Formats: sequence, structure tokens, C-alpha cells
Amino acid sequence: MRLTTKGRFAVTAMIDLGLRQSSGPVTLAAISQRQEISLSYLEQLFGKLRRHELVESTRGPGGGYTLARKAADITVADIILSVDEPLDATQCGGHENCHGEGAQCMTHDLWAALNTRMVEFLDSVSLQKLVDDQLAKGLQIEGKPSLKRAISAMPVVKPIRINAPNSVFALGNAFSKS
Amino acid sequence: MRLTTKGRFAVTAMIDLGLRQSSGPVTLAAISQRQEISLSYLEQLFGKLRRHELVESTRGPGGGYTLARKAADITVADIILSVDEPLDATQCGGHENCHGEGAQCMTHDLWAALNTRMVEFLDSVSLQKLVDDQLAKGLQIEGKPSLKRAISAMPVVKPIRINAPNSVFALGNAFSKS
DNA sequence: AAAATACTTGAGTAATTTAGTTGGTTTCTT
DNA sequence: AAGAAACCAACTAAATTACTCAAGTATTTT
Repeated sequence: MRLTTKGRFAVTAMIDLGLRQSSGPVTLAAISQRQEISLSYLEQLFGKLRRHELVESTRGPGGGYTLARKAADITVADIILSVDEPLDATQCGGHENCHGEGAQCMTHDLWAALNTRMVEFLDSVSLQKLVDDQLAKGLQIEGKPSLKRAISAMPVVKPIRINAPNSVFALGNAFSKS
Repeated sequence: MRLTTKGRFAVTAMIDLGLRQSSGPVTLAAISQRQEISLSYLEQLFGKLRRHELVESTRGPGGGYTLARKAADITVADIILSVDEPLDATQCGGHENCHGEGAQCMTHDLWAALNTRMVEFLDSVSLQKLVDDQLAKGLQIEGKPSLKRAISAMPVVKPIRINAPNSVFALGNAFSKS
């Protein structure tokens, strides 16, 4: 796993998205302005994030990106592995320096172990946590309300049947796995 | 802390050195051949390792490099921080993306935490351990004996005074801190 | 249907880093 | 004195990263 500013940009953009998607799809243009990341670069990053099914896109006016699943179910490792691609573990796989086998690659196990540690850590941090951290810092989010899109983005709460089983106002719904 | 092949080369070279310094200074030319790292690149790396006092150099014929302290007292973190320099923590210090303070740098704490974890791990692995791992793999070391340098490289054991206090053959000497 | 908005794709560029080179000088042993 | 080795500085080439540009394609609103 490599650690570059690319991965960092991706995480930053995803936090921005996590903070604002409640009011509908978020455009890359908006993220670009707020985070000072070039629009075209964001397009590249979100192309990868979409292909890895971390985000979903909505086209047309009022469109933009939304998280493909709950922020609590997206980890930092997910994000970084999406944009940095080479899932090739210790970069000792296809790369040279480690040919044959003999006396080469004395550090293979070490890097493999470190890699495991890093992934473990980054996998233990959810996007939700990072979003909460920002909110805790008193970040203000200027509303961009109105529009059909924002309405359809609202969590769907099924009509509650009186005396429906397991329903305490069905609050669990918006946070359940399915 | 960055993780690049540069750091990896440095660790590999240091293992090579740790494996062979018992028979006197090890030349970069020899390491270059065994590990297939260019001589000039090794010179750059060892210049940094020397300035960080991880190795000591001996000039002239029969010269070369030796560890500046016991392999058990050198950690992988020491090596990597020596050659990768930018001790600047989260690269968020002088670099942009993190100016002002406001909504910027939402990922600062995350990277700082990851950095801490990585350093902790790499600091928990000593060069001695890596050397032992190689020996355990049955690595053969062809002797390159003889020469004053090899003799002077031998651990100095002070002449033992009969009934000297605290002396059970003074074996502790070679492994003591001072 | 037209226009607005937004995503897609792929090529291209600039800056940085890595890895290696060249061509020396200095220091020490034999 | 000759040779072996470290030391040093500037330079180059290749790769990667970060970013831009331009010409699309798709979708929705009006």
C-alpha cells in the first residue's frame, strides 16, 4: 500500500462528500472549490471511486455524487486502495529486486508485515468517524436546500403500520445493513 | 514517514553489512555486487547513514563500512528516517493544502496517527532481528578473512585481572552500552 | 426538442523523485 | 609510490505524480 497525496486528496474529498450528501448529490465543482483540488483531478479520482463502488453518480442538472453505502461502512483503506490501485501487496510481486529467490528480497517479510499493519489501521477508521471529527470541530455547512434531487435523497422511511412488529418508529431502518 | 524503495535499499544494505561486518569493514563495492545496487547510489545512501551515525567508515585499502553501534541498537525506523530525511512528520507542515487552518487539512490527524503507528512498528524491529532472520534461512557467508582491519574489528576484551570485581571473563563487555 | 448541467475518456504536460553516472579528491595500506 | 577504498558534487535519465485540456456522452429540466 502506497501513501501519496493522491490517497490523501481522495480521503479529503470523501469527507467533504460525507458531510454534505444529506442535502442531495454533491457536485465535483463544489468539492473542487471548497477543498482546492482541481476539477479534472477530482474527476479521475471519482472515476476510480465509482468503479470500486464507493460512490454513485447522478447525471443531469442537480446531479453529482453520493456515497454508495453508509459512511460507517466505508473505511479509509477502501478509499486509498481504490485510487492507488496496485493491490499488489509488497510491490515485490512483479517488480524486480526480488527475482530468482536466493539471497534477494531480504526485506520482503518486513514490508509485508508493515503493509498488514497499515491496512489494519486504515481499515479500522471509518469515513463516518472522520466526518464526525469534522462536525465536532464545529464545521459549518451552508445549506444548499431545495430541488427534487435533495428530496429524493432523503432517507426512505416506510409507512409504519400500527402495531407493526419490531417497530419503535422504525428508527433502525435508516441505519440497517440492507 | 515515506516508504519508498530508497528506504528498502538502505535496509537491505544494512542487513548485508550486519551479516558480514564481523570480519572487518565491508566495502560498498561488495554490497553493490551482492545486492545489485549501483555503487554510486550506495555511496549516497551511506553518506546519509554515516551522517546520522548509524555506520562508520574506514578509508583506504581494506577499509569500508561498519555499524556504528550494535545491530540490536539500530532499528528499521532509524535507517529509513536517515535516508528519507523529511522528518517533517505529516508532510503537512511546510507543504500547502494545509494553509490557514479553517476547513483545510481535514485529514491531518488521520495521517499523523498513521505515521505514529508506522514509526512504532518499524522502531520495534531491530537490525539484529533482520540479520538473525537471514541466518535462520541458512544464508551462507563466504569468509573474507585476514587483514589488520579484520583484526582490529574484533571485539576488544580488556585484559582480565585475576579476581577483578564483576568479571566472569568480562563477557558482558562486548554487549554493554558504553 | 433544446439547453443546461454534469460525467467520461484519453491524451498531454510539468514538477518531483528515484536511480544512476561522471569525474574527480582524499585517505590509508602495502 | 601505487593502489584501494571512501568521499563529494554536479549532472542526467527514467519513472511517477499531480494536474490540465479538449472533445466527447448522458441525463434532466424547461
